Amino acid sequence: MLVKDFNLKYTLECGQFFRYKKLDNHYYVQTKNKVIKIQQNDNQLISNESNEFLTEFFNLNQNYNNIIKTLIKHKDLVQPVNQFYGLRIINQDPWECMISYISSSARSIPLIKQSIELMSQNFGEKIIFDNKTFYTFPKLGSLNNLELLKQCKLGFRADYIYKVNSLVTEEFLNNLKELSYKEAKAELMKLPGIGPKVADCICLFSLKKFEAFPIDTWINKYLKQTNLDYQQFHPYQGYAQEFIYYAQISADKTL
DNA sequence: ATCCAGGAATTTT
DNA sequence: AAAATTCATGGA
Repeated sequence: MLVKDFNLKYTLECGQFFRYKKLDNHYYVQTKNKVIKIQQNDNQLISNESNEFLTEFFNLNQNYNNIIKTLIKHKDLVQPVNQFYGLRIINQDPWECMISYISSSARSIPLIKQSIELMSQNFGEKIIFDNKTFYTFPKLGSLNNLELLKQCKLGFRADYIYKVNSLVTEEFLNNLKELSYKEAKAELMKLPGIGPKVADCICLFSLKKFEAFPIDTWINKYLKQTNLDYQQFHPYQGYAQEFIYYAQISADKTL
């Protein structure tokens, strides 16, 4: 399908999403029971998935120009936006997003990916796609074995996940989408292992609450240095965060 | 060996 | 209300 204002690499690799692998010249992206094989050549998106699904998953129906216009009103955002133009926020499954970000606390991205992969192997279903083996993300309610969770190298986060798995229902997750950003965040923070930062990630990456602005150690450092008032990017604070965050970790890697 | 990593919960000032 | 401590584990 033809796309504009979209960059697959930036979107997948900016740190918002964990379930993808790059093999040969394309990405294998996993969500729910799907394996999506996908690559981008200029404005062409080539994939085994339907256009409808990709449009929803990558939020391609969002007016990108409006977002960018809002961000570059502040000069600090001009460079990051130019560097990573085409980055979109992925519309993740709320359950997968929740468990992923509970397991993310105080850890680096490779370790987060490893734990998610181990949980999928231990609690998910095996599927063969393209002659390769994949495991689906554990379904809501299935993460009910604490001993097995502890084997997923989650550390103290295993207890949080075990509890959240028994507390959360489909109705709870569906209801979050109906709530305002503030209400949804407050509901999420009632759950063990979910504080302000993780709640914001779930709001932004799976509930389309684009006002959410997750503040981790990187962003916190940046805010202190620049005195940036991120509320000026309303209602796209979340996009501002992603551009700043990606620019920060990229700059760090090149040092 | 020592420290800390995209935090949160608990305890202590 | 803010600041320090603890929580497992892997990696630098």
